Amino acid sequence: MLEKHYDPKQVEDGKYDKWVKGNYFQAGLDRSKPPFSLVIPPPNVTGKLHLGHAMDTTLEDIITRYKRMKGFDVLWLPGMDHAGIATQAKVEAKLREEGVTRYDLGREGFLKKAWEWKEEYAHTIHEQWKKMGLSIDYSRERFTLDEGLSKAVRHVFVTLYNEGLIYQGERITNWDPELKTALSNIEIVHKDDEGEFFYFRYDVVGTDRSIVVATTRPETMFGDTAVFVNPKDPRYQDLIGKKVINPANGEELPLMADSYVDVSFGTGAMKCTPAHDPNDFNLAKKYHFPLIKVLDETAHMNEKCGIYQGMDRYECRKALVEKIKEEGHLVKIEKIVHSVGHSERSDAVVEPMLSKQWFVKMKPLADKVLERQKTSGKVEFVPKRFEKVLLRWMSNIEDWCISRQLWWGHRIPAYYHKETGEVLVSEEAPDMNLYVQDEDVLDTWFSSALWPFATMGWPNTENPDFQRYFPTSCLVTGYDIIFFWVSRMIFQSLHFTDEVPFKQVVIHGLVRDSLGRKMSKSLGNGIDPMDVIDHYGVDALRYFITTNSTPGMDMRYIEEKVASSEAYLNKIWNACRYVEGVLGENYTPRAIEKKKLGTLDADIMNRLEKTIKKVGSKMDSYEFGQASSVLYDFVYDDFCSNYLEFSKISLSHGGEEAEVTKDVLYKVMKDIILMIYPYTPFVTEEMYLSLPGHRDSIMCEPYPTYEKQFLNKKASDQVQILQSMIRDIRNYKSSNNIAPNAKVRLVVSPKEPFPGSGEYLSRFAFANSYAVKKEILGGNPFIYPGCEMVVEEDVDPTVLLGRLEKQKEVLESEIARSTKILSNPGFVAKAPKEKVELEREKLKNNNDLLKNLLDKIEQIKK
RNA sequence: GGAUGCUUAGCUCAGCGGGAGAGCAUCGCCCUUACAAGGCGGGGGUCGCAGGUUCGAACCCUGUAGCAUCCACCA
Repeated sequence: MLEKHYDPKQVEDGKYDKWVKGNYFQAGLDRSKPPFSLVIPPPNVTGKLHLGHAMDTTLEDIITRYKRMKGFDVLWLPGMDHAGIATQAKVEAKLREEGVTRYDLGREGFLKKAWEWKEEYAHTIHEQWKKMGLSIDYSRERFTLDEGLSKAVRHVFVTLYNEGLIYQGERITNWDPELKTALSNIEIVHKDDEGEFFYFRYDVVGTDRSIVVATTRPETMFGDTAVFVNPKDPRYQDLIGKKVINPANGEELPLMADSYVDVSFGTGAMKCTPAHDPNDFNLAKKYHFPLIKVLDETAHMNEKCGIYQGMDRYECRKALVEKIKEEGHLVKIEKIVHSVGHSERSDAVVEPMLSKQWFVKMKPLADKVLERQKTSGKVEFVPKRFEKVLLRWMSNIEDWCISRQLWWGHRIPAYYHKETGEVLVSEEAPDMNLYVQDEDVLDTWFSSALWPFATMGWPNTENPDFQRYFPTSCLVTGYDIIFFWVSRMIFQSLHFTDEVPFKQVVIHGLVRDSLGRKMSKSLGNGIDPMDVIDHYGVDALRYFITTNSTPGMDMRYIEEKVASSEAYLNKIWNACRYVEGVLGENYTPRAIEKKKLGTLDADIMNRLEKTIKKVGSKMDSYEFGQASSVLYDFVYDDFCSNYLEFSKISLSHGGEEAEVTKDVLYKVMKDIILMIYPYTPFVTEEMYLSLPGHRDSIMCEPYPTYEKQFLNKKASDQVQILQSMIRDIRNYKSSNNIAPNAKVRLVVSPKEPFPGSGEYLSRFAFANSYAVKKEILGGNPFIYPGCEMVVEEDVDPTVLLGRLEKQKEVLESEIARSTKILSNPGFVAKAPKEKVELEREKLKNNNDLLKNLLDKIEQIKK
């Protein structure tokens, strides 16, 4: 027997272990079923899971559990990501607290620490997955650094290299001076920072003239190789070709002309620093300038900078500007707000800097994606609009810098001959007496990009999982990693398997705090899902987080809504408790027989079928908010507020009528539980097990099916009249200061909505006597389609007339509306027939109602 | 500079071509034997603004304002 109150803790206890032990999460046990597959977006082993993970994985779990019920053999493959930079930064930070650097430990020693870290956080993540109730297949769990994935990574690298799609080159890359590694373009976060725009006067050699050049990064002036103006700029025509003096170090620089320079920006004169600016780098290539690096890997000034050597870049900037000012070459300093690149991980200001890195040539790979998206074999985005995000990015893509100067990650399978320096790229290591391996590791996304197929045994295409479950059916992820992950999986998958990695990608938004701000450590506004679970239970959290937003839209974490989710579950819990009590221990479920149903039974069955159909279609299109809201209305209004209450009467009659009611209560209750189960597996399992005739687990049950035979509009129309009567009386009492449970006498004429409805009226409207008469006089009349009801209370005729007049006004305005629409020739001619018919019917009914009402008013006036 | 999204009840949000909805908050009445973490009944919105399409627009189109996010540029 269920407890009086739903207690999440008691309900959740032990269930997950039971499911795991029962192999309910394992794929491939019944291969006669059609396959359905998805992979988890592998969480980083950097820390605890947050609400975003909770939402993402719950959505996947809902899909997984739903598809299982629908008869699919579902594989939901779990795993974690080594998260190169992020994890290494965390491990280094921890070491720093212990007073150790990674260099103290050496590569081997450091990696040992990193693996220890990984084990610790993998354990935490496992605990959290368990708490969340994720129905993942543990027998297939993977890690991006495990042997299988590492092999796939090497294979991909070597293949792309041999195809000329991976190359090594000296380029300007984004350098994170804190983490001391190169970054890819999308790992840079641009922020509008306040900065200074320094205007310096450069003397022109051999003249008494000078030219003013503006810069935001004076410290890079030691690496300048020229000053450029636009060839059409009238201000500088006579100076082009002359030399100017670099005020930083007194060296002579050529003053040159190139159309790249924007005449209207700054002073129209620009310094060229090839080793520290991508545009200057391009200019330098054109004019064969030397590339002079002036910063080291920690953004300190190097030997090219004279007395400034060893200074931090900002220290140097300050000192240098001071010096130039003293020498009279500073014209002005302008405060500006400009966009500055920061490292996504360390937040350090990124230094564009020349370095030798490995790149993926993106154009050919991106083109394949663009081509595929024009065909029916494309990746379908849900919601559709996110496809544009991908396409635009793919159309303007730049080469991907994949090497990172880190230790934690897949080491690049490139080897250099110790003597000749010749490069060897190979999946297997060569004789290490002759070769040394490249020190760098790959961008963490390089391996994540292979996740959907490398986890299934690829490059061994004979692997049974790969054959059965790839391409995967869908992927669920946030819009914030479309570039990082989704796009890269697509192009790698297309290139290597000629298949899309997933047929559909379901994009969700971010979880924000209650004020709409992004949750972040610095704001301290993060919510730990585990705390929420402690307070409200995991089912309430899951329900809230997957039903309170629209696909692709951000949502706010509102604690009251979690509470109200729990209250809803408590509502269902208690309904189930009631049903359980009614059925008793000896009840044996029977199939519903249509011909045995009373009007109220037929009505709830009608509504149930409509609900099953609607909910199913919303589930299929991943509109979980809408699915849950359809179900909510059914549960609250149709079932709990009406049928469940009404059932008390038929049950009291006993006999076959009561037995049929039990059958219907059982059927509806069970279907409700099954429909909400994918959202809230724990509480529904508990309720399911409390019902008679249950199997070992709710996970053995198929999804409710829509049965047309139970559609019955007539029954629902009749019950609706009954509901109106009850509501009218309740409302009547409320507005006349009559206690809700005060008894009133009722007369219905000329016939009741359906046989036996009087008993319901008596009980739910608290009538102490009830009669059906051909004709009635006096009292408080209420008019319905096909019948009239009178509350036989003594009443002030003026008050009564007022009420009836009000009713009349409502009816008249309804009639006016219908008449207006129907007298519009366009409507009658062009609107769908059903609409027109419906409107005509309404008009007729309302006219009848009005006629009766007017008669009533006349009678009373007499 | 380009793109996308949002603007609906006091708050948070659904709905996205045929009569304005939910949760919370609010007001009134009820400890009625599933549920007081409840029940019943109510109040509250010219759906940002302006045009247009349509028989019909919160919903489609155009423009416009505000907010948010993403991309690009910034010597």
